[in-house]
Order: sequence, then C-alpha cells, then structure tokens
Amino acid sequence: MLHLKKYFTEGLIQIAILLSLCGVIVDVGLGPYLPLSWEDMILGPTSALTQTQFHNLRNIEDGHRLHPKSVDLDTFFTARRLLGWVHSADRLQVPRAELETWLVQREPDPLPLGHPDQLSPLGRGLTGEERDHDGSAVEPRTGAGAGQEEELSDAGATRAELEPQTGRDPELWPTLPSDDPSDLEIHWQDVFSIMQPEDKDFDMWTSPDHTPCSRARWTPVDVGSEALLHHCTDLETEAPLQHGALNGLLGSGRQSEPEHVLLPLTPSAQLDDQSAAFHDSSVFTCHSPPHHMDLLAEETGHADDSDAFNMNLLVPDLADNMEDCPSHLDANAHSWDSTPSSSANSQEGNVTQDCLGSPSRTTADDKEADIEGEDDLQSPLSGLLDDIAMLDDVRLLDLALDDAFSPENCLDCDMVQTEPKTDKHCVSGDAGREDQSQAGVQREGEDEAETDSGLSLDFSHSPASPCDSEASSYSSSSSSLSPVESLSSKDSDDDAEEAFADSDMEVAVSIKQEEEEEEEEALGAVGGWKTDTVKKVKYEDHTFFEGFRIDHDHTYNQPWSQASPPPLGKMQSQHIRPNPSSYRRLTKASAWGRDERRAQTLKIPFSSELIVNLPVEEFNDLLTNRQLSEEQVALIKDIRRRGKNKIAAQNCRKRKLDVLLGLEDEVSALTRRRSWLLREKREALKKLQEVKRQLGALYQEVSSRLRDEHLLHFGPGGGGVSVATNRRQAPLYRRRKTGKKQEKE
DNA sequence: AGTACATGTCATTGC
DNA sequence: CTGCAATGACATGTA
Repeated sequence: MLHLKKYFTEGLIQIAILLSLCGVIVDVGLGPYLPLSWEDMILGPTSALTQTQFHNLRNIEDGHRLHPKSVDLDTFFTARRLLGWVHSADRLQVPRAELETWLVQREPDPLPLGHPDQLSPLGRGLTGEERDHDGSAVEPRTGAGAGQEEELSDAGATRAELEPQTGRDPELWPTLPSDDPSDLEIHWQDVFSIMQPEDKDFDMWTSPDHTPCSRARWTPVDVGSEALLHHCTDLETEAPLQHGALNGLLGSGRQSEPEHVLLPLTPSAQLDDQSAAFHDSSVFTCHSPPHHMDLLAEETGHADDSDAFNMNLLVPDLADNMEDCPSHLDANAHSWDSTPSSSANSQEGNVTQDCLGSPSRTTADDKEADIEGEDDLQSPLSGLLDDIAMLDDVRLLDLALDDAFSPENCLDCDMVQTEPKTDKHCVSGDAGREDQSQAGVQREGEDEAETDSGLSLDFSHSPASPCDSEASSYSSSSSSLSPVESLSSKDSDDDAEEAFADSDMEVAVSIKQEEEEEEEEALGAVGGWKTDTVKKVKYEDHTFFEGFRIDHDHTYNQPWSQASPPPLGKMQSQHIRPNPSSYRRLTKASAWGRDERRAQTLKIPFSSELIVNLPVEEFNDLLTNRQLSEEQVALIKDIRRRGKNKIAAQNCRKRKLDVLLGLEDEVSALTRRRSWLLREKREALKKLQEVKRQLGALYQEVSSRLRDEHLLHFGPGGGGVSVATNRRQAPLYRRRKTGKKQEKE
C-alpha cells in the first residue's frame, strides 16, 4: 500500500511536470511530495560546497601559460577530458529545456550577464573542441547551430553597439538583456553561449536559496502559462531537443536526448517501470553504467531516502564546475551523464552536488564591473550644455580607466577569458605551446635515443613545470604516494619495469651519441648516469623503491638518466634535428654532468628525480636513514635545490610571460575603449554644436520677433532699442503711457 | 661578431 | 628556524 501511494504520488508529480512543460499552469504544491533528492535537484547544489580553483583562472589554452599551481588538477582534467570525449560520441546534454524554461520564467530584472566573451574561467573551459562537442550536444541545431550560437552569442555586443546612448562601452560593457520578451531568445543564447556560472543569476541555479531554479523547472506559474506555452512552442519549432524533450515527455516514443532530459525528472521509483521504454536510450546504453541501473532499480524502494540524485540536469557548464572538484572524478563522470545512475550511490551523488555548485567567482569582479558600469553609464551628454563639464566627464572616464579598468572588469579582455580553457588544452595535451614541441622533442628524443636533450626536455614533464600537468600530477602523486599505495599497485611496478625496458631500448646508442659520449669522456664525464646505470642504481635500492615507488613516467630526468647532455636553449622548443652542432652543447651538459659526475663519484644511490621530487619529510628520512657522508648529503641537497629552483624558474618565466600577454590584452582592450570614448566624445561635441546652433537660431528668432514687435510699436524709425527685454519693455511701455497721457493733457 | 632567446643557477625575499 | 616558492640577476649555449 505504501508503495502504491508513493507510485501514485510520483505519477502525479510526473503529470504535473508534463503539464507544466506544456504550458499548463500546475501549482499543486509539489514541495511536500518531493523526495529530498528531488528537492536538492530542484534547488541545485549547495554553492557553498563549490570549490573554485582560483589559481586556474588564468590558465591559458596553449598550456604554455598554464598556471603552475594548477598541477594538482591535471590528472583530473585529463581524465575528465577523455571522459568528455567518450561521452561526446552520443552527447546527450540535458539542460537546454530547463535552461530555456528558466529563461522564460526568469525574473523581470535583467540578467547581469557579462560580455559574451567574458566567459568564466570555467565557462571558458567549454571552448575549443570541448565547446564544439558541447555545442553539438546541447545545441541540437548542429552545423549551422554552432555558427548561430556564436552569432547569437555576439548578440549582446551587437546590441550594445546599437545602444551607444547607454553610456556603456559596447565593447567593454555590452548591454544587459532587456526585459523585452522578444529578446528572450537572444538572452537565452547569451546565457547559453556564455554559460557563465559566476553570473549572479546563475548562482540561482545552484543556490538552494534561490527558487527560480526550481520554479523554472517545475512550476511555470509565476510567469504565466501563456509565455511558457509560447516558448514551448518556440522550443518545439526551433529546438529539436526541446521538441524531442516534449515528445519524450508526452510519450511519443522518440528515443533521443530528450529522455536524457527527462530521466532525472522521473521518479526513481518508476525508472524500472519505464526502463523498458527508455532502455534503448543512449542514456542507459552509453551514459549510465548498467550496474548503476541495476542498483537504481534495486534502490527504487528507498529512492526517497537518497539525496544522491544527480543534479546535473543543469547545464554543461556544471561539468566545467566539476573541474573544481578534482577529487571527484567518478562523480563527475556520472554527473555528465545526467542520469540518475548516481542515485545508486548517495555519496557519489553528494559529491557530485558538491561539484555542481556555482563558481564562487561572482562577486568582486562583477561588483566592480557593475560599479564601473554605473559610472560609465553617466552619459557624456549629461553636461551637454557645458563643454567643459562634458569633456571633464570624458577625462574622468579616462582617468577611471587607469584605476578601475582592470582586465577582470574588461569584458573584452581575452586574458581573463581565454585562460580557463587553456587548462584543458594544457591538461589534455599534456603540453602547451612550447611543450607540444617539447613533447615532440622528447618523443623524438626517446624514439631516436639520440637526443642530447637534458633537463629542459625533462621538465617538459617535470613535476612542477607549469605546463606539464601530468608531470605536475606526477609530482604530487609521486610525492604523496604512500608506500602502501605504491606497493599495492602491481601495474605500476609493471609500468616501471616497462619504462625501464624502454629505457633499455633508448640506451641503444647511436653513432652520434657515441660521439657525444666520446666528447663527454674527453671532458671527463665518463660513464655518467647512463640509463642502465641509473636503472642499476634504482633497482639496487629496491627497498627504497618499495617504500617510495614512483607511479609516474619517470620522465623528469629521463634524458638525464640517459647520460645525454642536458637540453640546451631552444632545444626545448624546437624539434631535435640531427644537427652536428647539437652535439657540442656540453657546457650546460657539463653543468649537469658536474652534478652527475659528482653524484656518481660519491655513489649517491638515488636518482635525481627522487632527490628533487620527494617530499621534504621523505627526503629527510632518506638522508637520515641512509648512511650518507656529509659530502653526499650536501650534493644531494644541492641537486634538490637546483632542481627545484630550475622548475621554479620555469614557472616564474611562464608566469611572467602570462602576465605580459595579459597586459597586452589589457592594452588592446584599453585601446578599444579609448577609441570608443573618443568616438563618444566626437558625437557629443557634434550634438553640442547642434544644440548651440539651435540655441543660436532660437536666439535669433526671439530677437527678430522682439525687434518686429518693437518696430510695430515704435514704427520703422522709432527707438534705438533693438532688443527689448521684459525689463526694458516695462519702462518703455510706461514711458509710452505717460507720453500718451501727456499728449492728452 | 653581435644579438635575441632559452635555460640553468645563484642570491634574496617572503610566506 | 627551516623549507620552499618566487623572482631578479647573471651566465651560458644556440640559432
């Protein structure tokens, strides 16, 4: 009986949802009947739980400019990217219906949307290929859809340009969407193209304190059924996804993305009942792990108790928000599915919800932008009748630029916008601008086993190298790996052995390398840390590796261990060519060779990568547990210091370059703003001249009329008063009257 | 030979 | 106090 009641209730809920989406006003007070999980789903995740990787905000696409502190997210990013690619095969992005519905019912106050270009760091993540596949997934209007989306995403700027009177810089402060319902579609496009979760209104998506999210999704009552119906019609005609969604809701049998939309809305208790209808849906076939479905079916009985419903009905940007949750990869994976699969695992779902929170970057920058916008909203024409005042305004604007116009506020500033997506590229490609070439270099070097590259190439994978996410993750992971974890991974050991086997292959010395070695020998660098030598050293210390096994690719000093000279100069950013000159780069090699030689001489049993990358505790343990001489300890510390500083220097240089590029963007934005202000100034001056001209004409007209009146009274030759003011007229009239009186007398 | 660029290293500073 | 990241300055190698 209890089950029947619940089934009945949830069926009613479904009907209510269907009716709501069809435009019928349904206000049945679903709140008390909604399971907790649904309530969470409706209200959105707790934004307070959202984590934002602030240090990723300025990462840049090519990865070269990746912020060094993004290292700990790299593996997550990589995994997530790969996961996204897998999912992109039959991308079923849900949120469109909800988003549009939400927009239909959004509050009358305008969306404080930023510039379409001002994607949030997270939103920006959906650029490039990811944006593509997201667009293809979410935007059913494929093909032209993408372009259209882009086009519409620029609508804000276009609109802004058409409204110069607003005082906002069309380039820097695009106008906000108006409340005109006719703009709704554009708004939607803006919203969708921007996907700016940091927008205040977007917080409503995830903030439980804001009801619009739930209202939008469930009860279109507030705005009225007409609008919703109209919009639903539009959606049906314009958006196949919506159409499909509605059809799917109405049980039309269309098996496409829409079911994906609906599934989360379906009470879990009915999922197994409906699974027959949906079972060929890609949601289940591709996105939802079968076992999750099973679990889900099993757990339908206590679905109400589960607050694990995946909330990722929202928008794809949530997935970007997921970037803020590096530790929740699994949850992320499920959340992308937008399936209730994660309901089987409440913890997982909760974790997902954690990640679904809106980024916390809403505030300072936005407020500043708002403030600045308000300042600039002061029309330069306000002081039109006063040239000086107007020009002062313009000058003040210019001055304000210097102070308040920060790149964050600058909506045109690509610096801020483009960085987020860089992480992905950086992460995904494991190589950035220069590191792509580096990776190529290294692979070439590895393949040819003749590279004379050294640490530079190593640092393309070096742990802390800012661009090298995987290497970075390697650093963190390797350093943080507990011995237990390390020992527990046989695969890792196998990998390590494979790596060493590969190294053996790489050790196959080419003739050139032999020449190189001969040169080194000539310099006294005999032997060095050849790969085989290093391997021997590494495996000799088996206990050490048992305790501190590094679960990574060991590429940090791979060339180093190949006894090849360190990388030199531009060799890092250029493919290695069998240039004979490259074999003469021994000076720097000697620098490293010095340490290597000394290390070999002192019989230091650790690889440099370990020396450099071990956490300080383990490093100290290493130094204390091993019977090392002072000389050995000093050398090890030197190696560690130099290695770390080398990485730090690389990071520092990348940051510097990053700042430089950001400043360039800022300069370009300021230049655009300046041109706009000058244009405004010219227009204002024109209008001022026009007003002056009109005023002069009016003055002339008034004067002429007064003169005519005066002539009328005094005749053509009377009076020398050409301009008669009221003040002057009074005595005139008085005089005239007195004169007449005198005449009568 | 001079120059620009990349990279490593050292010294210093601040957290 | 120690460790470390960040960074300026310098040295060096390469194109």
